[in-house]
Amino acid sequence: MVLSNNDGCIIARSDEAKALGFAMGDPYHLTQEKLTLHGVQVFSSNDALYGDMSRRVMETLRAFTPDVEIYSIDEAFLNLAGFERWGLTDYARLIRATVRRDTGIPVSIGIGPTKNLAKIANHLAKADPESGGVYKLAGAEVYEALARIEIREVWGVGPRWATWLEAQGIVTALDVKRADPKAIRRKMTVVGERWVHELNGRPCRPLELGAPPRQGITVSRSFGQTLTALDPIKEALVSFVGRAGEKLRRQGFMAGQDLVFVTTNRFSSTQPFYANSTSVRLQYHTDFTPDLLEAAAHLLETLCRPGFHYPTCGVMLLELSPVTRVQADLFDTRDRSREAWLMRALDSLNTVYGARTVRVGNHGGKRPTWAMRQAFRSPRYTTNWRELPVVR
DNA sequence: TCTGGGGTCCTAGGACCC
DNA sequence: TCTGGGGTCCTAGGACCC
Repeated sequence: MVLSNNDGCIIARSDEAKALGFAMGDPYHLTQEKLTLHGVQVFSSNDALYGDMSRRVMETLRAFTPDVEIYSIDEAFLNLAGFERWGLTDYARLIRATVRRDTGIPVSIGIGPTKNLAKIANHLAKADPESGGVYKLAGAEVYEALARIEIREVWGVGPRWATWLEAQGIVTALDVKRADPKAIRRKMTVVGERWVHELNGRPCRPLELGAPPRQGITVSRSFGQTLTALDPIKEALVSFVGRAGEKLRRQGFMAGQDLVFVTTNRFSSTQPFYANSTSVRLQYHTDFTPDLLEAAAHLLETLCRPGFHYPTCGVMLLELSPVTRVQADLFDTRDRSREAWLMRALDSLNTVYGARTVRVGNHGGKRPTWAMRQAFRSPRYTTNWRELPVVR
């Protein structure tokens, strides 16, 4: 099984772990006895490795059609219109075998006329060992297949809507297909209406080629231990803002708004839950870390109430604007080009010599008090020279 | 009995995704 | 002692514009 950041929750399970009854989101610290009993292997999350392997898989997919939408770290939608003469199922098997050969990653592929139907087909491909990892949803089979799918398993329906739908007698995906779109819309808005249409083979979710412009960049972490004093929290925030600035520049944006949030432990029985955020509109759009930092540090001071214990804080950069489209300010007297050079130097050094070699801020080299727990991390095989796999 | 018609922007809250 | 982190979309209501 794989744990969330800070070794908090269970977020991924092998089939064997699922069979033993471990659930998505179970707190790790409450399951330890059972883990030991069954000899379950546990890994801390390893974003560097997963992100790099994801990139390799996506690149492999692009060789098969130009129309690839990267939907998440482990999912993509491919437009296979025009490939029918190859036989879509055969073509999908070729894609699957190639991804396996070139990256070592096993994937399953669902084929359907809409995204929602393709997701269901994929679900069936995973569930049915006979399918060989590929399932095409077509013809009269659709009815039988949809009748086997409970709405709780369907993409786009969370626990709230599922409970409501079940109360209406809508229990399977087939019930949804037959439901009145307008009636669904009254409860589930246009999102639900589109869902009904999609299950009927009428596409409402176009393929998103080219990433849509980002709305915001967030960096937040739970600390390895609960913090009370302002200084170590600020130290953590300095580091988060530094990371947020890197993301911002890498993606070619400047931010117009800086938001900081803190929360206390919402599961605590000994102290009240306190969560708050505050934001400030920056004088100029900027990607200059010291500016982002100054604003964030000031915001933090107004947020943290004394006496509370904080396990989490974070920063969000909002009102993103592409660097090339930022409006200059007539009364801005600072030399922005020198600041840009400084950030470029910082980012290059960190690229060449490793993340956080050069940092803005004043925290030392020692392992900080807020460092994330990651007790069982696998090696970063493909992104760190010191952790390369050894063949012999 | 009767008070226009066409918009935008912002925020909070609620739902969802992996 | 310990319960993740990163996102998106939609709606209603209130305020404003000419």
